[in-house]
Amino acid sequence: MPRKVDHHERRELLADALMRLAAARGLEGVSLRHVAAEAGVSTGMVQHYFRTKDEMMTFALGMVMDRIRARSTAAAAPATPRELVRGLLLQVLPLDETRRLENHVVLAFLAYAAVKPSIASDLRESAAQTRTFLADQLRAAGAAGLDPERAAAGLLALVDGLGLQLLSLQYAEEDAVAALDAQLALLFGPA
Amino acid sequence: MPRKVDHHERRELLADALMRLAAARGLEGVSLRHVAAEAGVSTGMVQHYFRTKDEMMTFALGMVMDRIRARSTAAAAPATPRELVRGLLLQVLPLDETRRLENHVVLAFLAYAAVKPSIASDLRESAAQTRTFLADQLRAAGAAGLDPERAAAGLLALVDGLGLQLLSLQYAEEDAVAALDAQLALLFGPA
DNA sequence: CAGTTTACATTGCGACTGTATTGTCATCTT
DNA sequence: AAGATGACAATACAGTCGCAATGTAAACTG
Repeated sequence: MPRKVDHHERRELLADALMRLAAARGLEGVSLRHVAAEAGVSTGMVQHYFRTKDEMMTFALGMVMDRIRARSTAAAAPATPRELVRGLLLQVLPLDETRRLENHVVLAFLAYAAVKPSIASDLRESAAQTRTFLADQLRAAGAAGLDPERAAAGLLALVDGLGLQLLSLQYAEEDAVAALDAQLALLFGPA
Repeated sequence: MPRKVDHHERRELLADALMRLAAARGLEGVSLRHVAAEAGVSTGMVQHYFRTKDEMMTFALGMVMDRIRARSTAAAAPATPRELVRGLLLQVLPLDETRRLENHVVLAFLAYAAVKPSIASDLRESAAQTRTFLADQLRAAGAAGLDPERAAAGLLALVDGLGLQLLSLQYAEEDAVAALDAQLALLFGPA
Protein backbone atom coordinates (compact mmCIF):
# COMPACT_ATOMS: atom_id res chain seq x y z
CA MET A 1 0.00 0.00 0.00
CA PRO A 2 1.16 3.49 -0.82
CA ARG A 3 1.12 6.72 1.09
CA LYS A 4 -1.22 6.68 4.01
CA VAL A 5 -3.91 9.38 3.84
CA ASP A 6 -6.80 10.03 6.17
CA HIS A 7 -9.68 9.28 3.91
CA HIS A 8 -12.29 10.91 6.07
CA GLU A 9 -10.31 14.08 6.49
CA ARG A 10 -9.99 14.54 2.74
CA ARG A 11 -13.66 14.00 2.23
CA GLU A 12 -14.42 16.65 4.83
CA LEU A 13 -12.11 19.05 3.09
CA LEU A 14 -14.04 18.58 -0.12
CA ALA A 15 -17.41 18.69 1.61
CA ASP A 16 -16.40 21.98 3.21
CA ALA A 17 -15.72 23.43 -0.20
CA LEU A 18 -19.07 22.11 -1.35
CA MET A 19 -20.79 23.81 1.57
CA ARG A 20 -19.25 27.15 0.76
CA LEU A 21 -20.35 26.83 -2.83
CA ALA A 22 -23.87 25.76 -1.91
CA ALA A 23 -24.27 28.68 0.44
CA ALA A 24 -22.93 31.19 -2.04
CA ARG A 25 -24.35 30.02 -5.31
CA GLY A 26 -26.95 27.43 -4.46
CA LEU A 27 -26.88 23.70 -4.89
CA GLU A 28 -27.06 24.03 -8.64
CA GLY A 29 -23.76 25.88 -8.55
CA VAL A 30 -22.19 22.72 -7.23
CA SER A 31 -20.29 20.70 -9.80
CA LEU A 32 -17.30 18.43 -9.54
CA ARG A 33 -15.05 21.02 -11.15
CA HIS A 34 -16.35 23.85 -8.97
CA VAL A 35 -15.84 21.87 -5.81
CA ALA A 36 -12.36 20.95 -6.95
CA ALA A 37 -11.51 24.55 -7.76
CA GLU A 38 -12.94 25.81 -4.47
CA ALA A 39 -10.91 23.24 -2.57
CA GLY A 40 -7.85 23.99 -4.66
CA VAL A 41 -7.41 20.47 -5.98
CA SER A 42 -7.91 18.67 -9.27
CA THR A 43 -11.22 17.24 -10.34
CA GLY A 44 -9.53 13.88 -10.54
CA MET A 45 -8.98 13.94 -6.82
CA VAL A 46 -12.63 14.67 -6.17
CA GLN A 47 -13.49 11.66 -8.25
CA HIS A 48 -11.00 9.63 -6.32
CA TYR A 49 -12.75 10.27 -3.02
CA PHE A 50 -16.32 10.23 -4.28
CA ARG A 51 -17.16 7.75 -6.95
CA THR A 52 -20.21 9.73 -7.93
CA LYS A 53 -21.56 13.22 -7.43
CA ASP A 54 -24.48 11.86 -5.50
CA GLU A 55 -22.15 10.19 -3.04
CA MET A 56 -20.46 13.53 -2.51
CA MET A 57 -23.75 15.33 -1.94
CA THR A 58 -24.97 12.76 0.54
CA PHE A 59 -21.75 12.87 2.46
CA ALA A 60 -21.81 16.67 2.64
CA LEU A 61 -25.36 16.71 3.92
CA GLY A 62 -24.51 14.17 6.57
CA MET A 63 -21.57 16.22 7.67
CA VAL A 64 -23.65 19.36 8.08
CA MET A 65 -26.30 17.57 10.08
CA ASP A 66 -23.69 15.99 12.30
CA ARG A 67 -22.21 19.38 13.05
CA ILE A 68 -25.55 20.88 13.93
CA ARG A 69 -26.33 17.96 16.18
CA ALA A 70 -22.92 18.12 17.81
CA ARG A 71 -23.27 21.80 18.60
CA SER A 72 -26.77 21.31 19.89
CA THR A 73 -25.87 18.56 22.32
CA ALA A 74 -22.81 20.53 23.38
CA ALA A 75 -25.07 23.44 24.27
CA ALA A 76 -27.17 21.14 26.42
CA ALA A 77 -24.77 21.14 29.31
CA PRO A 78 -26.20 22.88 32.37
CA ALA A 79 -29.49 24.31 33.46
CA THR A 80 -33.18 23.56 33.78
CA PRO A 81 -35.12 21.75 31.08
CA ARG A 82 -36.58 25.02 29.91
CA GLU A 83 -33.20 26.66 29.48
CA LEU A 84 -31.95 23.51 27.86
CA VAL A 85 -34.76 23.54 25.31
CA ARG A 86 -34.19 27.20 24.63
CA GLY A 87 -30.48 26.68 24.22
CA LEU A 88 -30.95 23.82 21.84
CA LEU A 89 -33.45 25.64 19.67
CA LEU A 90 -31.27 28.74 19.59
CA GLN A 91 -28.52 26.56 18.19
CA VAL A 92 -30.70 25.62 15.25
CA LEU A 93 -31.55 29.20 14.33
CA PRO A 94 -29.16 30.96 11.91
CA LEU A 95 -27.94 33.59 14.32
CA ASP A 96 -24.31 33.77 13.27
CA GLU A 97 -22.35 33.33 10.09
CA THR A 98 -21.50 29.66 10.39
CA ARG A 99 -25.05 28.75 11.30
CA ARG A 100 -26.39 30.89 8.49
CA LEU A 101 -24.16 28.98 6.14
CA GLU A 102 -25.30 25.66 7.53
CA ASN A 103 -28.93 26.67 7.29
CA HIS A 104 -28.47 27.67 3.70
CA VAL A 105 -27.07 24.27 2.95
CA VAL A 106 -29.84 22.47 4.81
CA LEU A 107 -32.45 24.50 2.98
CA ALA A 108 -30.87 23.66 -0.34
CA PHE A 109 -30.89 20.00 0.55
CA LEU A 110 -34.45 20.23 1.78
CA ALA A 111 -35.53 21.30 -1.67
CA TYR A 112 -33.26 18.66 -3.17
CA ALA A 113 -34.86 16.02 -0.97
CA ALA A 114 -38.21 16.59 -2.60
CA VAL A 115 -36.71 14.88 -5.61
CA LYS A 116 -34.21 12.43 -4.15
CA PRO A 117 -35.87 10.09 -1.65
CA SER A 118 -32.63 8.84 -0.15
CA ILE A 119 -31.73 12.38 0.91
CA ALA A 120 -35.23 12.80 2.27
CA SER A 121 -34.97 9.81 4.56
CA ASP A 122 -31.67 11.09 5.96
CA LEU A 123 -33.28 14.39 6.81
CA ARG A 124 -36.33 12.71 8.24
CA GLU A 125 -34.32 10.53 10.55
CA SER A 126 -32.30 13.44 11.82
CA ALA A 127 -35.40 15.48 12.51
CA ALA A 128 -37.07 12.63 14.35
CA GLN A 129 -34.02 12.37 16.57
CA THR A 130 -34.16 15.99 17.66
CA ARG A 131 -37.90 15.80 18.10
CA THR A 132 -37.83 12.94 20.55
CA PHE A 133 -35.00 14.56 22.48
CA LEU A 134 -37.02 17.74 22.67
CA ALA A 135 -40.10 15.82 23.77
CA ASP A 136 -38.12 14.18 26.56
CA GLN A 137 -37.03 17.54 27.87
CA LEU A 138 -40.57 18.85 27.74
CA ARG A 139 -41.76 15.81 29.61
CA ALA A 140 -39.11 16.40 32.25
CA ALA A 141 -40.21 19.99 32.56
CA GLY A 142 -43.64 18.54 33.13
CA ALA A 143 -45.86 21.40 32.11
CA ALA A 144 -49.36 20.33 33.01
CA GLY A 145 -51.85 19.28 30.40
CA LEU A 146 -49.84 19.41 27.23
CA ASP A 147 -48.77 16.56 25.05
CA PRO A 148 -44.94 16.64 24.97
CA GLU A 149 -44.73 15.05 21.53
CA ARG A 150 -47.12 17.55 20.06
CA ALA A 151 -45.47 20.48 21.74
CA ALA A 152 -42.04 19.33 20.58
CA ALA A 153 -43.26 19.02 17.02
CA GLY A 154 -44.82 22.46 17.23
CA LEU A 155 -41.65 24.01 18.59
CA LEU A 156 -39.55 22.39 15.94
CA ALA A 157 -41.89 23.58 13.22
CA LEU A 158 -41.79 27.08 14.67
CA VAL A 159 -38.02 27.14 14.71
CA ASP A 160 -37.87 25.76 11.19
CA GLY A 161 -40.21 28.47 10.02
CA LEU A 162 -38.32 31.18 11.85
CA GLY A 163 -35.09 29.96 10.34
CA LEU A 164 -36.65 30.08 6.92
CA GLN A 165 -37.78 33.64 7.41
CA LEU A 166 -34.44 34.67 8.82
CA LEU A 167 -32.66 33.25 5.82
CA SER A 168 -34.83 35.12 3.37
CA LEU A 169 -34.27 38.26 5.41
CA GLN A 170 -37.93 38.70 6.16
CA TYR A 171 -37.11 39.09 9.74
CA ALA A 172 -34.68 40.55 12.25
CA GLU A 173 -32.74 38.21 14.49
CA GLU A 174 -34.03 39.71 17.71
CA ASP A 175 -37.63 39.34 16.51
CA ALA A 176 -37.04 35.68 15.82
CA VAL A 177 -35.64 35.13 19.29
CA ALA A 178 -38.54 37.08 20.75
CA ALA A 179 -41.00 34.88 18.86
CA LEU A 180 -39.33 31.80 20.24
CA ASP A 181 -39.39 33.19 23.77
CA ALA A 182 -43.03 34.09 23.43
CA GLN A 183 -43.80 30.54 22.47
CA LEU A 184 -41.76 29.16 25.35
CA ALA A 185 -43.65 31.45 27.69
CA LEU A 186 -46.92 30.06 26.38
CA LEU A 187 -45.73 26.52 27.00
CA PHE A 188 -43.82 26.89 30.26
CA GLY A 189 -45.59 29.87 31.74
CA PRO A 190 -44.11 33.39 31.97
CA ALA A 191 -40.38 33.64 32.47
CA MET B 1 -50.53 42.63 -37.02
CA PRO B 2 -50.93 38.90 -37.39
CA ARG B 3 -52.90 36.37 -35.50
CA LYS B 4 -54.13 37.55 -32.16
CA VAL B 5 -52.97 35.43 -29.23
CA ASP B 6 -53.55 35.94 -25.54
CA HIS B 7 -50.02 36.53 -24.38
CA HIS B 8 -50.73 36.01 -20.73
CA GLU B 9 -52.61 32.79 -21.30
CA ARG B 10 -49.71 31.27 -23.19
CA ARG B 11 -47.28 32.25 -20.50
CA GLU B 12 -49.48 30.59 -17.91
CA LEU B 13 -49.58 27.46 -20.00
CA LEU B 14 -45.81 27.34 -20.00
CA ALA B 15 -45.57 28.26 -16.33
CA ASP B 16 -47.92 25.40 -15.52
CA ALA B 17 -45.62 23.01 -17.28
CA LEU B 18 -42.72 24.48 -15.35
CA MET B 19 -44.56 23.94 -12.07
CA ARG B 20 -45.19 20.32 -12.83
CA LEU B 21 -41.54 19.82 -13.66
CA ALA B 22 -40.34 21.66 -10.59
CA ALA B 23 -42.56 19.60 -8.32
CA ALA B 24 -41.55 16.33 -9.92
CA ARG B 25 -37.86 16.76 -10.56
CA GLY B 26 -36.84 19.89 -8.72
CA LEU B 27 -35.94 23.29 -10.02
CA GLU B 28 -32.75 21.96 -11.52
CA GLY B 29 -34.84 19.71 -13.72
CA VAL B 30 -36.27 22.83 -15.30
CA SER B 31 -34.74 23.71 -18.64
CA LEU B 32 -36.12 25.45 -21.68
CA ARG B 33 -36.33 22.18 -23.54
CA HIS B 34 -37.95 20.30 -20.69
CA VAL B 35 -40.58 22.96 -20.20
CA ALA B 36 -41.27 22.95 -23.91
CA ALA B 37 -41.58 19.18 -24.00
CA GLU B 38 -43.82 19.11 -20.92
CA ALA B 39 -46.08 21.73 -22.46
CA GLY B 40 -46.02 19.94 -25.81
CA VAL B 41 -44.55 22.84 -27.75
CA SER B 42 -41.25 23.73 -29.35
CA THR B 43 -38.43 25.35 -27.47
CA GLY B 44 -38.63 28.21 -29.92
CA MET B 45 -42.07 29.06 -28.62
CA VAL B 46 -40.83 29.15 -25.07
CA GLN B 47 -38.15 31.57 -26.16
CA HIS B 48 -40.76 33.62 -27.91
CA TYR B 49 -42.74 34.21 -24.73
CA PHE B 50 -39.85 34.48 -22.33
CA ARG B 51 -36.76 36.26 -23.52
CA THR B 52 -34.68 34.59 -20.87
CA LYS B 53 -34.95 31.63 -18.56
CA ASP B 54 -34.85 33.93 -15.57
CA GLU B 55 -37.87 35.81 -16.86
CA MET B 56 -39.71 32.51 -17.10
CA MET B 57 -38.77 31.50 -13.58
CA THR B 58 -39.82 34.82 -12.10
CA PHE B 59 -43.14 34.71 -13.90
CA ALA B 60 -43.84 31.18 -12.72
CA LEU B 61 -43.09 32.05 -9.12
CA GLY B 62 -45.36 35.07 -9.30
CA MET B 63 -48.13 32.94 -10.71
CA VAL B 64 -47.90 30.41 -7.90
CA MET B 65 -47.93 33.08 -5.24
CA ASP B 66 -50.91 34.78 -6.85
CA ARG B 67 -52.83 31.53 -6.82
CA ILE B 68 -52.10 30.87 -3.18
CA ARG B 69 -53.14 34.39 -2.28
CA ALA B 70 -56.30 34.15 -4.36
CA ARG B 71 -57.35 30.92 -2.70
CA SER B 72 -56.59 32.30 0.73
CA THR B 73 -58.68 35.43 0.34
CA ALA B 74 -61.44 33.34 -1.22
CA ALA B 75 -61.47 31.17 1.89
CA ALA B 76 -61.85 34.29 4.04
CA ALA B 77 -65.53 34.64 3.33
CA PRO B 78 -67.62 34.06 6.47
CA ALA B 79 -67.04 33.55 10.13
CA THR B 80 -65.32 34.92 13.18
CA PRO B 81 -61.73 36.20 13.08
CA ARG B 82 -60.53 33.02 14.65
CA GLU B 83 -62.17 30.83 12.03
CA LEU B 84 -60.94 33.18 9.40
CA VAL B 85 -57.36 32.89 10.56
CA ARG B 86 -57.65 29.14 10.75
CA GLY B 87 -59.14 28.94 7.30
CA LEU B 88 -56.44 31.09 5.82
CA LEU B 89 -53.61 29.16 7.41
CA LEU B 90 -55.14 25.86 6.37
CA GLN B 91 -55.04 27.11 2.81
CA VAL B 92 -51.30 27.55 3.04
CA LEU B 93 -50.64 24.04 4.31
CA PRO B 94 -50.08 21.35 1.67
CA LEU B 95 -53.16 19.29 2.45
CA ASP B 96 -54.17 18.29 -1.05
CA GLU B 97 -52.44 17.52 -4.29
CA THR B 98 -52.54 20.99 -5.86
CA ARG B 99 -51.33 22.63 -2.68
CA ARG B 100 -48.63 20.04 -2.27
CA LEU B 101 -47.49 20.88 -5.77
CA GLU B 102 -47.54 24.59 -5.06
CA ASN B 103 -45.65 24.13 -1.83
CA HIS B 104 -43.00 22.12 -3.60
CA VAL B 105 -42.55 24.93 -6.06
CA VAL B 106 -42.41 27.56 -3.36
CA LEU B 107 -39.84 25.55 -1.45
CA ALA B 108 -37.72 25.18 -4.55
CA PHE B 109 -37.87 28.91 -5.12
CA LEU B 110 -37.11 29.59 -1.49
CA ALA B 111 -33.83 27.80 -1.88
CA TYR B 112 -33.31 29.52 -5.20
CA ALA B 113 -33.92 32.90 -3.57
CA ALA B 114 -30.93 32.42 -1.34
CA VAL B 115 -28.88 33.01 -4.46
CA LYS B 116 -31.04 35.33 -6.55
CA PRO B 117 -31.92 38.50 -4.63
CA SER B 118 -34.68 39.57 -7.02
CA ILE B 119 -36.57 36.37 -6.31
CA ALA B 120 -35.98 36.89 -2.62
CA SER B 121 -37.60 40.32 -2.60
CA ASP B 122 -40.67 38.95 -4.39
CA LEU B 123 -41.07 36.31 -1.74
CA ARG B 124 -40.45 38.78 1.03
CA GLU B 125 -43.11 41.17 -0.19
CA SER B 126 -45.67 38.42 -0.51
CA ALA B 127 -44.96 37.17 3.00
CA ALA B 128 -45.21 40.65 4.47
CA GLN B 129 -48.62 41.03 2.87
CA THR B 130 -50.05 37.91 4.49
CA ARG B 131 -48.45 38.78 7.79
CA THR B 132 -50.11 42.17 8.12
CA PHE B 133 -53.44 40.70 7.05
CA LEU B 134 -53.06 38.05 9.71
CA ALA B 135 -52.11 40.66 12.29
CA ASP B 136 -55.23 42.66 11.48
CA GLN B 137 -57.41 39.66 12.09
CA LEU B 138 -55.69 38.93 15.37
CA ARG B 139 -56.18 42.50 16.44
CA ALA B 140 -59.87 42.26 15.59
CA ALA B 141 -60.12 39.09 17.59
CA GLY B 142 -58.63 41.13 20.39
CA ALA B 143 -57.06 38.48 22.54
CA ALA B 144 -55.88 40.29 25.59
CA GLY B 145 -52.24 40.94 26.23
CA LEU B 146 -50.60 39.67 23.09
CA ASP B 147 -48.85 41.63 20.40
CA PRO B 148 -50.75 40.94 17.16
CA GLU B 149 -47.72 41.48 14.94
CA ARG B 150 -45.64 39.07 16.95
CA ALA B 151 -48.37 36.49 17.13
CA ALA B 152 -48.96 36.75 13.39
CA ALA B 153 -45.29 36.25 12.69
CA GLY B 154 -45.20 33.31 15.02
CA LEU B 155 -48.22 31.71 13.40
CA LEU B 156 -46.80 32.19 9.94
CA ALA B 157 -43.50 30.69 10.99
CA LEU B 158 -45.31 27.75 12.53
CA VAL B 159 -47.30 27.12 9.37
CA ASP B 160 -44.19 27.45 7.24
CA GLY B 161 -42.43 24.93 9.40
CA LEU B 162 -45.37 22.55 9.40
CA GLY B 163 -45.56 22.79 5.65
CA LEU B 164 -41.89 21.99 5.41
CA GLN B 165 -42.28 18.90 7.56
CA LEU B 166 -45.36 17.80 5.67
CA LEU B 167 -43.51 18.06 2.39
CA SER B 168 -40.63 15.98 3.61
CA LEU B 169 -43.13 13.44 4.94
CA GLN B 170 -41.92 13.81 8.50
CA TYR B 171 -45.45 14.29 9.55
CA ALA B 172 -49.04 13.20 9.06
CA GLU B 173 -51.56 15.74 7.82
CA GLU B 174 -53.84 15.38 10.82
CA ASP B 175 -50.94 15.96 13.19
CA ALA B 176 -50.07 19.17 11.40
CA VAL B 177 -53.62 20.40 11.66
CA ALA B 178 -53.67 19.40 15.31
CA ALA B 179 -50.47 21.35 15.91
CA LEU B 180 -52.02 24.40 14.31
CA ASP B 181 -55.18 24.05 16.37
CA ALA B 182 -53.18 23.67 19.54
CA GLN B 183 -51.40 26.91 18.77
CA LEU B 184 -54.68 28.67 18.02
CA ALA B 185 -56.02 27.42 21.31
CA LEU B 186 -53.04 28.91 23.09
CA LEU B 187 -53.62 32.25 21.41
CA PHE B 188 -57.41 32.48 21.39
CA GLY B 189 -58.21 30.31 24.35
CA PRO B 190 -59.68 26.77 24.21
CA ALA B 191 -62.06 26.10 21.35
C1' DC C 1 -52.03 43.64 -53.65
C1' DA C 2 -47.70 44.85 -51.14
C1' DG C 3 -45.64 45.05 -46.90
C1' DT C 4 -45.17 44.87 -42.17
C1' DT C 5 -45.60 42.39 -38.02
C1' DT C 6 -46.52 38.59 -35.00
C1' DA C 7 -46.20 33.56 -33.92
C1' DC C 8 -43.86 30.20 -34.04
C1' DA C 9 -40.12 26.24 -35.70
C1' DT C 10 -35.41 24.74 -36.69
C1' DT C 11 -30.77 24.73 -36.26
C1' DG C 12 -26.37 25.72 -34.48
C1' DC C 13 -22.90 27.41 -31.24
C1' DG C 14 -19.94 27.55 -27.26
C1' DA C 15 -19.92 26.43 -22.63
C1' DC C 16 -20.58 23.22 -19.16
C1' DT C 17 -21.98 18.83 -17.09
C1' DG C 18 -20.88 13.83 -14.86
C1' DT C 19 -18.19 10.13 -15.72
C1' DA C 20 -14.86 6.75 -17.80
C1' DT C 21 -10.23 6.06 -19.15
C1' DT C 22 -5.59 6.31 -18.80
C1' DG C 23 -1.21 7.64 -17.00
C1' DT C 24 2.24 8.83 -13.43
C1' DC C 25 4.30 8.73 -9.39
C1' DA C 26 5.29 7.33 -4.51
C1' DT C 27 4.85 4.04 -1.08
C1' DC C 28 4.34 -0.50 0.94
C1' DT C 29 4.75 -5.68 0.79
C1' DT C 30 7.27 -9.69 -0.21
C1' DA D 1 14.71 -5.65 -6.11
C1' DA D 2 10.05 -6.50 -8.00
C1' DG D 3 5.66 -5.68 -8.17
C1' DA D 4 1.33 -4.55 -6.45
C1' DT D 5 -1.43 -0.74 -4.84
C1' DG D 6 -3.16 3.61 -3.52
C1' DA D 7 -3.15 8.76 -4.46
C1' DC D 8 -3.74 11.58 -7.51
C1' DA D 9 -3.65 14.15 -12.51
C1' DA D 10 -5.05 14.85 -17.27
C1' DT D 11 -7.87 14.17 -20.87
C1' DA D 12 -11.61 12.61 -23.67
C1' DC D 13 -16.55 11.80 -24.41
C1' DA D 14 -21.29 12.08 -24.99
C1' DG D 15 -24.90 14.70 -23.47
C1' DT D 16 -27.26 18.97 -21.98
C1' DC D 17 -27.51 23.68 -21.22
C1' DG D 18 -29.05 28.82 -22.42
C1' DC D 19 -29.34 31.53 -26.12
C1' DA D 20 -28.81 33.63 -30.81
C1' DA D 21 -29.76 33.43 -35.56
C1' DT D 22 -32.60 32.35 -39.22
C1' DG D 23 -36.60 30.72 -41.64
C1' DT D 24 -41.58 30.28 -42.60
C1' DA D 25 -46.37 30.98 -42.54
C1' DA D 26 -50.28 33.60 -41.39
C1' DA D 27 -52.82 37.71 -40.46
C1' DC D 28 -53.50 42.54 -40.35
C1' DT D 29 -52.67 47.46 -42.37
C1' DG D 30 -52.25 50.54 -45.97
